[in-house]
Amino acid sequence: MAGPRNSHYVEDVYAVTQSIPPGRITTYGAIADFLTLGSARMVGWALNKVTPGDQVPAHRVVNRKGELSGRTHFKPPSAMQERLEAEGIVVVDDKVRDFKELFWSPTELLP
DNA sequence: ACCGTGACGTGTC
DNA sequence: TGACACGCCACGG
Repeated sequence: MAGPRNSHYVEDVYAVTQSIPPGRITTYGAIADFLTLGSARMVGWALNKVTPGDQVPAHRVVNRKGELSGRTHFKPPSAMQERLEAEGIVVVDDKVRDFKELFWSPTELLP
């Protein structure tokens, strides 16, 4: 089903990301599934365009293993880990500890 | 239009 | 586990 690709998917990715509670994290794939984008890469692509003024907590999005795969795109690169730690999340070797317990699913937005 | 490039993920070996 | 191939899809050259 599929419907044509939502032409506003970038805004949707921002909206979902802004819904992630502080101290929690989700994945590129979870957001892609929720928005039926068909490709998790599109989530990373969209988040790559985030600017500070957008107020989008992109640091709360990690890959399926809980790794900070997007860290190199922050300024400075250490900012992603620092922001997570500021929210109480422990990062070890570029990976979120207790990833499974801290995972937040966008489906929680549904009624 | 073709091709390479990714903040990705699943399946297989 | 871990490496790798492959599918995915928007974008730029």
